Amino acid sequence: MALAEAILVCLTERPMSGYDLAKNFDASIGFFWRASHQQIYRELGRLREKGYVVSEEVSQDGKPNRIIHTLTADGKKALRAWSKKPAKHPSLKDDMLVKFYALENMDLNALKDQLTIRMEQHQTKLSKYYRIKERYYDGQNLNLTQKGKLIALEMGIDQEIQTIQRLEDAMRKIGEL
Amino acid sequence: MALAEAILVCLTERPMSGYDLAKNFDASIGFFWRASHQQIYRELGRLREKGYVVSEEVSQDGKPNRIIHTLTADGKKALRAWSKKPAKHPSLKDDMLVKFYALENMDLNALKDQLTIRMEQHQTKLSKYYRIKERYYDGQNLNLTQKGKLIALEMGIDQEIQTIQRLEDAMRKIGEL
DNA sequence: TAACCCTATGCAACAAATTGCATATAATCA
DNA sequence: TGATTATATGCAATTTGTTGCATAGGGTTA
Repeated sequence: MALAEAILVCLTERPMSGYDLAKNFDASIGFFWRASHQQIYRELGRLREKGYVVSEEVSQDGKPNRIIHTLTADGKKALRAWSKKPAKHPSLKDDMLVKFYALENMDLNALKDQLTIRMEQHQTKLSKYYRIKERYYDGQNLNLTQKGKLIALEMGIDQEIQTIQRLEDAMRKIGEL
Repeated sequence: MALAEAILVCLTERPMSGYDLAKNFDASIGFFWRASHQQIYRELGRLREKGYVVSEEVSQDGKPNRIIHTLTADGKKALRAWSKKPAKHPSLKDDMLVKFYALENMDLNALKDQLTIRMEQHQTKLSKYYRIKERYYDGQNLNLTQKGKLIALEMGIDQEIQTIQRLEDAMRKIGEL
């Protein structure tokens, strides 16, 4: 399970609350790994039990208390150990491809609408990636951390571009049926 | 949950046992939706309860009895209804991208090895796709069912080619660090 | 002023997926 | 002859993911 590791990765940047992590999982690392706040809070409990993070309550006035989680030496070690274990390949489950596969039993017009919606979603994501790249990673003097994130981001960008192309292709093909 | 639908899709071709379905999920439809035999048997139970399939035990000599599942009219209706519902986009969880994102805390050599392994896996898959395409879908007179499967297959082919390219890119980039 | 969103945490129930185990027969390979 | 592979089905336990709800103060909008 890489949710644990994704959280640890976030905490290498700086100590964070569960809420901060949840927001991170809506952006940055969330481009590569999705998780809801409920999952994150549950996982943080486990990480604390294992001693990979330590948690400290901080009171704020007006707002509810925050619980700030900090990565421990053990947590960092666990992260490095994880980096040596083979990455399992992504699960590959796609409704849409199943629908193409079963084209004969599908409603073609509905499918075209779904294709359009999906293209728009990928386009939106792509624009977001471009904005982030320009804003944060367009300089010359990037350190290793930034270079890694840039590689991930550029893989994301290429993936979106290619996905949109494939969807356009598919749209054309079912138009020609 | 589209496992139910993926099973129904398989059963549009012909009545099958759970074992047959499990094998299908190791090939053909399994390219777009993965499932273990345990999942399939459990799901078949639910589909039977809903009346989407009927199941009939067939004795064989020597081998254990097979339970053959046949799609019902209700099942076919459910499939068509599903085709109109928006496809949710794939979950997008990738260990490898998380590892790039966290490059600073990773073991670079281990990561390169993992990249290589993954490239080989995608290459294997691509070859398999090409063989299937040549063998089953290379003729001129394809019916709608076949055309749908060909579209799915070609999307799979493009996806693999592009994934391999991206991995090569990433490999080059971490080599230049 | 009421309705809604943001911050902040978390429980509980359920659904889905994974892992490990169990059973039973037949054919094939070393 | 013993080991492995293939056929065929399934339970149980655990982990992971989703959905709904609860609490609670503060700001913003209609």
